[in-house]
Amino acid sequence: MSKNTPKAIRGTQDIFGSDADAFAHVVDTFERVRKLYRFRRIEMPVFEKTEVFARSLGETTDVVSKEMYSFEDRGGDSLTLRPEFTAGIARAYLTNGWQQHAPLKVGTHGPLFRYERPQKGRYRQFHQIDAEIIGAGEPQADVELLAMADQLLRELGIHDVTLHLNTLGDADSREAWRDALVKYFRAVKGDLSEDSQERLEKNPLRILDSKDRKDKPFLPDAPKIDEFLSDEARTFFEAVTSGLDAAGVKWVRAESLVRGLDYYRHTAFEFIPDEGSASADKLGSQSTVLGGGRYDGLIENLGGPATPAVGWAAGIERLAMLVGERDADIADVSIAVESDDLINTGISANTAIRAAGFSTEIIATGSPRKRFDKAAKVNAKVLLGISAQNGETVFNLRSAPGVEEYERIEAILKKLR
RNA sequence: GCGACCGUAGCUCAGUUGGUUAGAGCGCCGGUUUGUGGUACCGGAGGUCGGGGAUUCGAGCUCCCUCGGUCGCCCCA
Repeated sequence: MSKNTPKAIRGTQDIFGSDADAFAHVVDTFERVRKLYRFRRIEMPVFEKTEVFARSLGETTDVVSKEMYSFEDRGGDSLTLRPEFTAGIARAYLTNGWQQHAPLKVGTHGPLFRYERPQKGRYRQFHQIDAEIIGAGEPQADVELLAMADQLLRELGIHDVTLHLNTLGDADSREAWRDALVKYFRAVKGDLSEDSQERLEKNPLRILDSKDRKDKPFLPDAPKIDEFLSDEARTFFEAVTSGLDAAGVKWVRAESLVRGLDYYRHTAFEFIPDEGSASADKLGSQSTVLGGGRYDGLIENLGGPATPAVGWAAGIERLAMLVGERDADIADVSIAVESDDLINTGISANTAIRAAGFSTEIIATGSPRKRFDKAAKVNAKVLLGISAQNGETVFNLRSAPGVEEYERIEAILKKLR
């Protein structure tokens, strides 16, 4: 490789082979399950006006303040490559009058962009699948959404991942809890880790899931959200949990699970690999495989009417790491043209076999004597050698015993003559 | 943004305390053999050792800078 050759941008990936197959498998499975739950497919632009994200995620969040790919276009507008799906979907809901379809269940997938330090399961261009229910304020919507996520994971063959569930309460409950946490931690501020001292100002809820040894002694006695829940919020959460039980979705209560983005209310959740499981191993420190919650405040932030909504997103790369090796694509037929005179015969055979719906690979380059060996290395059900013997064209057809494609290919070749 | 480790052929990796022309396996291309569910042998192409600078008679190896990769922190899917 010349040193002039441009390199890929940091944190982007070129996905090939079995990785690409695993990626496609995740997307295909999502699409299938999506239809099972009657979520409608939507396609969204990859960029939006910067304010769409700034207003909905909150100016002070890390995502907005230091991770967005923002730029000015030629008309002078500030645009941003989407760092997440929800804000754009909320914007589309308002600008397209999708209120008329409420409650609206939608799903999409595609690339997202965040300027972060790449590491395992984390990229600057990454991909998510996403599901949202907009305009539904009842806990059944949360249950529906979580049941879908749970089934998706099971259909992907991922069984060592568990739903961690929490409630952040309504806006008032959340504020009261937050104030109590700040008060509690401020009293011991000097003993907290540096990170947590900073979090105390910016994002006190985050202290609860700090990994720092210095913080741990203070966590068990920290105020619990349950003490601040309004009756309404409590009833809501109970309806979610009992609904999950009825749907057969396993869950555990995670009192310290919070969401980083400001717009979340009530239900918050993450699917996390069980400790010591194979999935936990494969993901390293990027443990959350699917996460989301209720964001009743977001659409108002964008200037719309008060509109309740719930949603989740899952990293396709992370899921792909968990689904393991996919079976490689097997060709139906591998064709070796063992003489240059017969290349057109090979092309005709190739066309006829493909027209009948069989996948083929044709080997007609390089040393004629080695073409059969090359064709044999293609993972194919049927192997076809085309060679000349005593001036006659010979089709040498081979397969393992009982391969049903064999006879149909043989019939196609007979018609060819 | 912070920290640790790592960059040698297309891939996986050797390369001694700094010392001739940097190697192997696989893959690729070709020849011969075999004459068919993946043969064997022989040969060939392919490297400014990530890039730049410094030290030295001499650097793949030491030092500095830089770019990239991997993993962790932060944050998050």
